[in-house]
Amino acid sequence: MSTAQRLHARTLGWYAEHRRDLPWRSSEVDAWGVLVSEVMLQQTPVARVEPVWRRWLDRWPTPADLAEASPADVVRAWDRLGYPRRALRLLDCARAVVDHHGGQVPRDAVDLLALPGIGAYTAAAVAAFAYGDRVPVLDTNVRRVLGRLLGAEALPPPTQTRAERHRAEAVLPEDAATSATWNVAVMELGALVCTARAPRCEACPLAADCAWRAAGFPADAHASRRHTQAWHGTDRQARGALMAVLRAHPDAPPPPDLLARAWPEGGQRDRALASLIADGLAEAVDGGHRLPTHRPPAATG
DNA sequence: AAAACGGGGTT
DNA sequence: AACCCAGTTTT
Repeated sequence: MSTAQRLHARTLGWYAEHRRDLPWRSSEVDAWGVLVSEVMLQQTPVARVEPVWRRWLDRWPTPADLAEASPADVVRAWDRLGYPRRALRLLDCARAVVDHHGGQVPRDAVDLLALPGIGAYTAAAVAAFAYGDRVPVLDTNVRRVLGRLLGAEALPPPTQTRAERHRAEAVLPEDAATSATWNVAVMELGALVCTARAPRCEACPLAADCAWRAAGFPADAHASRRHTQAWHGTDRQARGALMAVLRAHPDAPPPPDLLARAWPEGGQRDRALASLIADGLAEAVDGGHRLPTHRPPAATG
């Protein structure tokens, strides 16, 4: 048995025993359900996505259903998942699937990448998880696992490299069905065992093969180039505070003082509201601001 | 290549 | 108080 085959067997065996029963992994879930889950999971942890995903698909089971929704309803249903522009991109995505693909989520990589809010990761995830295609899926978990296992690195570099993509392709099982399970298994291993902070190597099926472990767990070589984003007092915090007020008043504008109470500094509040309007997340009306009741068609480019 | 973009649980 | 999370888009 080759090294690659041993890695595959051990990882798939571990996954069969330890995998979480996440709702979007059910065979009942179609490609649209998978796509919605992947967009929600962009930078948002599984635990917070799960209840929102269930409500979302219960309300809008198909792209055609979502395509008819108002942006105010969509942003409100997005709740506090964060990065609410994703909610509007998902609405645009539903419209594009209806308008350009007959209401069916496309399978081709070029078509998927052309959809709003779908980048390299999500396109690969939909192709692999929804359609069972043989494509490398390179999310933050997989990058970390492969970086440790094959590159002896504590953490992957800040931006994805060609070497990482080559490495992911090199270890991908030949068989399509096996490759699809491999992708989700490595991702799950990164989420549950090979974690960023405190990896549980004693529980890892690949510990004996791990280059990082063999090298004595060298420190993160890219630490100096990682900068933690400030949060308190930023425009992002201001936008979030204002959006929370707008979500609580989906139809009518909130009483004027509520926005001021949510973000007292007037200059920054005005700038934040202007940026929300520019993003299509808010609209100015007679009595102040509210969630947008209408969204213009996205530019198709 | 770097910055902008939320929010909350965990350490 | 940092760190981290199934990233994408814009500059």
